[in-house]
Amino acid sequence: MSFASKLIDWYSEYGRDLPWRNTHNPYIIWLSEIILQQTRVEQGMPYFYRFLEHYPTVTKFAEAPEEDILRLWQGLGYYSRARNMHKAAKRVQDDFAGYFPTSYADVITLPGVGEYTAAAIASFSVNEPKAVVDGNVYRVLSRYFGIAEAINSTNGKKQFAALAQELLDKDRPGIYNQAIMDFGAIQCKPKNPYCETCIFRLDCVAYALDRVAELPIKLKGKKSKNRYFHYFIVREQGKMLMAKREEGDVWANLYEFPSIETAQEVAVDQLQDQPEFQHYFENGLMLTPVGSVVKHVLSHQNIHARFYVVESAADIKTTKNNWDYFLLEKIDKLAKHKLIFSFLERNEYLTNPDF
DNA sequence: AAACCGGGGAT
DNA sequence: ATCCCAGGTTT
Repeated sequence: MSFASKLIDWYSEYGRDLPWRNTHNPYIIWLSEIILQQTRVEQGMPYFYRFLEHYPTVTKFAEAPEEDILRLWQGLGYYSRARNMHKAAKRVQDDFAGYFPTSYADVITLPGVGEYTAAAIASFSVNEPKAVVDGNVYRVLSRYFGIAEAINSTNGKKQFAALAQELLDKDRPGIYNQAIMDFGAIQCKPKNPYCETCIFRLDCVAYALDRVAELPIKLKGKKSKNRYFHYFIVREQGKMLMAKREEGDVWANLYEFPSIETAQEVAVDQLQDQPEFQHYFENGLMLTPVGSVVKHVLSHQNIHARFYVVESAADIKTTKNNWDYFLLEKIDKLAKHKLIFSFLERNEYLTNPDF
């Protein structure tokens, strides 16, 4: 029996019953695939239901304000996915008359859709024979064939893509693609895979050579950098000062408290000596630290955040910045990043008008 | 080719 | 502390 047939048989017995698998609707499949990029199924699941409920069609998605979409996305990370989804939905509305495309060639032209997602949508919706190559596929193939080529090198990616396409079951591409990903997620896991009960136990090169734990091989990336953020909580007449982040850095377009960044850790009593601080604030503000340093770890940077309550709001140069006062109820509606809304959740008194 | 872009869970 | 998750875009 072929590699593909064994995999599909395994899938029919052990595969997961996931909500986006009970449809051929390319819009619903697209929704699930974008959400699941670099995201665990369990983490993405509630967001999938949330988006489908708010936007049952791509037309509804296209008509929504970006603010609403970002707010629904709040906490999921990689926020460019949400911004790209909105652009993609508008393109479907304009260039495809509101009918979500299903061909690989059409779908890959949409922002936020790369080779993996285009193959997933085309194969799941209309069985176009395009092999998906995601983290699961790299792992299964590198182990089964004993391929030591790095999965994040240009050469390695090309090799694995060609091999995946060759192995694809051309008569059942949709089910095959789901099968190999589920197999990687459930059986051929990154750590402690279930080799003893594996259907490929006798064929797997890595298992025969006792090299399962070493594969796949991945080149190490750059180390994370440390950044030091100082957030200022400014309340004035039932409103709070908020700032929208610019593009070109983390958390683009998301709201947070006004802040400055310093190159190093700075003591509270020296903060007002920083040039950045003096650029935005008058000297002599009364700063009351709230809590201690919050470490927020991202994939490529460690953020050390401090929060200060500013007692006298009058002297702040808000007109020179993109800072605005928002009613406390309105702040709840703003799309914020995790560091900010988890702070607000921990300090509900800050948003309580009765405070 | 390498850097950038989040947040969370498993080990 | 490290890895990795149904990756994609920009430089």
